Parts: sequence; C-alpha cells; structure tokens
Amino acid sequence: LSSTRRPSERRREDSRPRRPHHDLSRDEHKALTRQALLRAALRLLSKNSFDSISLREVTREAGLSPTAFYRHFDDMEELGLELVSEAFSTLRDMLRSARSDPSLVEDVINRSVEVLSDHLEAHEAHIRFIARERHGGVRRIRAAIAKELAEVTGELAGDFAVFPLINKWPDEDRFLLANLFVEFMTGVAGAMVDAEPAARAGIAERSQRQLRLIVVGVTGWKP
Amino acid sequence: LSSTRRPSERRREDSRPRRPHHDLSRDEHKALTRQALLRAALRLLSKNSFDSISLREVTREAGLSPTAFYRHFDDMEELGLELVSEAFSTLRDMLRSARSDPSLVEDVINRSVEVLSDHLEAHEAHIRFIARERHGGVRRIRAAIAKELAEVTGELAGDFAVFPLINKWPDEDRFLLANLFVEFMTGVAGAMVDAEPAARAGIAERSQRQLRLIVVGVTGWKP
DNA sequence: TGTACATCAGTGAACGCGCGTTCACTGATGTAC
DNA sequence: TGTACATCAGTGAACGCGCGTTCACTGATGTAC
Repeated sequence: LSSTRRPSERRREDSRPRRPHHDLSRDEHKALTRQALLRAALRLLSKNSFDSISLREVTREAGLSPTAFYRHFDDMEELGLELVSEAFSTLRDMLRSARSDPSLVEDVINRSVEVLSDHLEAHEAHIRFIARERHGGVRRIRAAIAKELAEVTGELAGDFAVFPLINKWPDEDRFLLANLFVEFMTGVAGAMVDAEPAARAGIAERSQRQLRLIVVGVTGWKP
Repeated sequence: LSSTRRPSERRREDSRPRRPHHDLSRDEHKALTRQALLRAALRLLSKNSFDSISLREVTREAGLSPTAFYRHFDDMEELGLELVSEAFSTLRDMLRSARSDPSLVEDVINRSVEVLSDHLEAHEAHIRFIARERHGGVRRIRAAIAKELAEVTGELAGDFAVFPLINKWPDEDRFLLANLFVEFMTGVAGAMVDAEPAARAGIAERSQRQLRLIVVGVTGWKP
C-alpha cells in the first residue's frame, strides 16, 4: 500500500512548476507554460490530426487545468497557427545554414536528402504536423502552411542562381523547378514520417536516385 | 403560418425512403441505405478530416437515426476503409481504360495531367478524401491508402513497358520511375483539390511542364 | 529598504451539449407450408 | 394462392462521458511610494 500513488498526485508531464518557487520572473514563467502547451499539443498530434484533439486533452497533457489555456491562446486554432510558424521558423533556419554549406553545391542530390533526414530526426513532430495538416481538415492551417511553402519555394528559386546551368534560366522556369523540388521533398518527408524508422534509410536512397533523374532532366532542359 | 415547416418533418438528405413503399427488395433497400451513409460521410469529409467527424453526424446527414449505423458498419473505421477501397476502385477503373487509350502513349505528358483533371472533376470527394487521409490521423486508413498506392505503382511500372526507351530498364529503375510518377501525380491532385477551381487550370499547366522536365530526365537516364 | 496595493497566471466548480453505444421495440419484407 | 411465422432494417429512449466556455477565486509576482 505504501508504494501506491496517492490519487491527489496529479500526473505532471513537464518540469514547469504549477506555482513558481524559484528565480523565474512572471513573464519567464508564462513563456514556459506557453511552451508546455505547444509541446503537449505536438505530442498529441503525432497520434491524431489537429481537428480531432481537444483543448482539454492539451491542457491535461501539459499538466494544467483547462481554463489555464485561455491565458495563452484564444482557441485551439490560434495554437495551431503558432505551431505552423514555429515549424517553419526552424525549417528556414536549417535552410539558411544549408545555403552556406559548400558540400551542398558540390553534391546537391545526396546532400539535400541527407539534410532533410537530419532535420527530420531533430524535429520529427514538427515535420509530421506539417505533412499531416498540409491537406488536413482546418482551412486556416492549410492556408498558413501553403503560404510558408510558397515563400520557401520563392527563396529556393533564388538560391538556384548559384548553379551555372540554371543561372540563365528565366525566372518562370526557375520557379517551376523550385516548386517541383519543394513538392518532391515534401513528399519524401511525408513518406519518411509515416514509415517505420528502419525503412527510412531505404526511402532516402530511393529519393536520391529519383532526385538524380530530375537533375538529369535539368541538365537537358531547354528553357 | 401555413407555409412554416412542421417540426416533426425531419430534414431528409437523400431520396432513400425511411420505410420502403415501392418495388425494392429488402436487400436492395439495405444497399441503398449503406450507400446513403457512405455518401453522407464523403460530404462531411470535404470539410473535416476523418477522425473529427462523428457517427451521429454521418447518420444525421444521411437522414437516419444514429442506431441505424450499426446495421451497416461495426464502427466508423470500417466505413472509412470502405471509402478507401471505393475510391481506389474507381481510380483503377480509370487507369484501366487509360491503358487502352492510344492518345496517352502519343502524348503522355499532357494527357496524364488531363486524365487526372477529368477524374478529379468526376470524383472530387474521393480524391480529396485520399489526399487528406494519406497522411491523416488514422493509422489503419493511412495503411490502406499506402497499400493501394503501392499496387498502383506496381501496375504502372509494368505499363511503362510500352515505351521503347524504358522497355529495357531493369525492374528496379522502372519501379523507381513509377514511384516518382505516382508521388508527383498525388501531389498534383492534392494541390488541385485544395485550390480554388479557377486556379486548377494553372496548376495543370505547371504540372505538365514539370512532367516534361522529368521526361527529359528519363530520356537521359543511364539505368 | 519596507509597505501597501495592483496585476494576472492558474484554479475548480458549474453549465449545457453532442458523443458512442445498449436496449427493447415496430412493422414491412421474406419464407415455409 | 393464402396464411402463419421468422427475419431484420430502422427507431427512440436512455446511459455515462468528455467537451468548450463562464465565472468568481487565490495567491505569488510586480510596482509605486
């Protein structure tokens, strides 16, 4: 009996204290709680789609009372939109650092897929969320993801200027290629996220060969 | 007052009579009701994702009492799986007739996208359902869609034998190309389904140009 | 530095609602004779 | 063909449950003096 949990002990899902007893300011503490809600939602979203998880589930998973939610977000949709911009913020950080990586220019085909795999391993929940909600059941979230992807595509079209071959293509063709590349990579990410971890290396290899075929198309392309 | 609806008149969503008074057999009537449930679910699924619609919503939309559902399906997941096989049944009918269409061999690039557009116009709800649930929140439905897509990919790899260029490729490379093609087309379908109808022609044109780039890659590919 | 007051993140009770599922039922259709 | 009985698709009431949201509250943190 002495080892049984007392029912009054609420299960806590994170280390954020309900009542601060340490050196955090009120604002810092609030920011931590907000993060706890976002993390909790992301955890639930790896199993279910966004429009099927409830506000109460999120607060329960975060170790808060349901009403605490309203101190941080108006509703679930607002939290969802924040997850979108959070996911793309880290994704674009990754793209920025990739841009200054000389190995990527030397071996776009293999390195692109490798960079994607690495990012996926580090931010799996974010990528799964994007793959799931890209065509999901919530219009505003679909729209937010589409907007971010369009921006990434635009930037990528510019990046392609470093390749002598593509350098002289008209803007329209560069955009065409950037869009194909983004769609392809999105598909690869979606496949990897749904696959067993053991199957991911195989998907990566296949994707590299497919990307090679596309690059052959690029070298033979008449703009 | 005389024009107001009496509250006892339940809104009916289809023409299937609650109590048959005509020449349908019991089995025929049951099959119609089953169809009414599938149709109703598909209608709801164009707005929301599968794991957020309820059994009661479906029966309400079909004009039935909630309990009638259990005469046709054990639970919602069984209905969802039936929608998957229904969607792929019509899709594969389409692919079968496309296979015997000489215009497709003459002009794969443009005709493939046109055939997809036509199918999408005729079966939009089915295609949207597939695009939405392919990476959606219900494991068994994702698995069912993945299985169907894998079979379609396998058949397509065989179809490619009609092209002299690909004819001599090893099986592995043909599968690689079929997979790329299916992923590409799936992406196009997803984009079209999410886009305003007015924007679809533009997506079709862009996809044709991208497909042309891929075909350039095919012509230059060393197996 | 100390005190008095304002702020506000998080609480817990309460609400009305839609949910999935059970149950005994009804009455038209199907079948055995 | 007519009758008596079996089948079973669809019903409506009932259940316990989790939901989103409101409200007045508590008590630690922040601030004005």
